[in-house]
Amino acid sequence: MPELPEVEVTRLGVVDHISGAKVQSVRLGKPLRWPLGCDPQQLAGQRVRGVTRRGKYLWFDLGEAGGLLLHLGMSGSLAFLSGDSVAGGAGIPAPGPHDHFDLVTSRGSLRLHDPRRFGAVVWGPSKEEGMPGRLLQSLGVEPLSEAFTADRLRQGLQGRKVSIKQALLAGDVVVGVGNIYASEALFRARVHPATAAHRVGPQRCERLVQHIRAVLAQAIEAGGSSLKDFRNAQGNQGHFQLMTAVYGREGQPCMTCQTPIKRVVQGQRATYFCPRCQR
DNA sequence: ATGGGTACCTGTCTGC
DNA sequence: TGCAGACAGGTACCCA
Repeated sequence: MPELPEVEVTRLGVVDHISGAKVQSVRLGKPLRWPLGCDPQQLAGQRVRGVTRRGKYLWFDLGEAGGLLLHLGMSGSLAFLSGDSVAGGAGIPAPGPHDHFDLVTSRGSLRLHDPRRFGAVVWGPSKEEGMPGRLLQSLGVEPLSEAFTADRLRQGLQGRKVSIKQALLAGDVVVGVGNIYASEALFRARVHPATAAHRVGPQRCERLVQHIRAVLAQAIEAGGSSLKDFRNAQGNQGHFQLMTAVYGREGQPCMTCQTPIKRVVQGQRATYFCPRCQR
């Protein structure tokens, strides 16, 4: 489900609620992608210091007690449930069949809902060590940071024979660009998705940087987007649905030139593009 | 090092 | 209506 914008919207939705809250207990549902990696008891009594994002991961800082690295996978969403967020102040609702993790705190419960269970919550002594360290170490540059430049992108694409679409998705050059925004950014930058990554030159790198930034920032500003059922941390649907130019629009006329949008499969993932605008 | 394929799991939609 | 099959926003890992 979530690409960088949805993860950032999720972070923004929970950070003020959870920061400073004291952990009371941890509830685990069905197994997620990896085990928690610590005794849940050891987290009790710790205070959440803050929540930061790296790519599509969220790091919940527990100070001396390390922290929790969370990934939403394909179908995950987070909610912060306080007693009075429920009608009548009746308390926190019982977890449903797809609620697989609760961080119960003094202020309410941080709950992960994840039907497909590709998501994960893993503990580490810091985000540089243990399992979190392993997961974060090979990530590429943050697309919304100053460090994401055309030169940097070009350098990352050097020697890569895979398609530019697959290289963007791989996450070791630039993070956070998922299947939808990859198609959208390539369309906006007028780059054909099957172009070999190493053949994308300086000008197209420049346009890609600009449009990857723009499409991600726009989606965050809009409160996240979703094609299906993305919920932010308040349980609201993103008030804005991303108006995709190409994603999911096979056969529909390109908004620029009216040519029918094509769908192809690259690395087992669907890619949508305009065969005329993107070369 | 790179790249291709597989695996994880469940819900929803499509076509017969 | 029922059912099989395809497909879905992600990414680690195995093997060539």
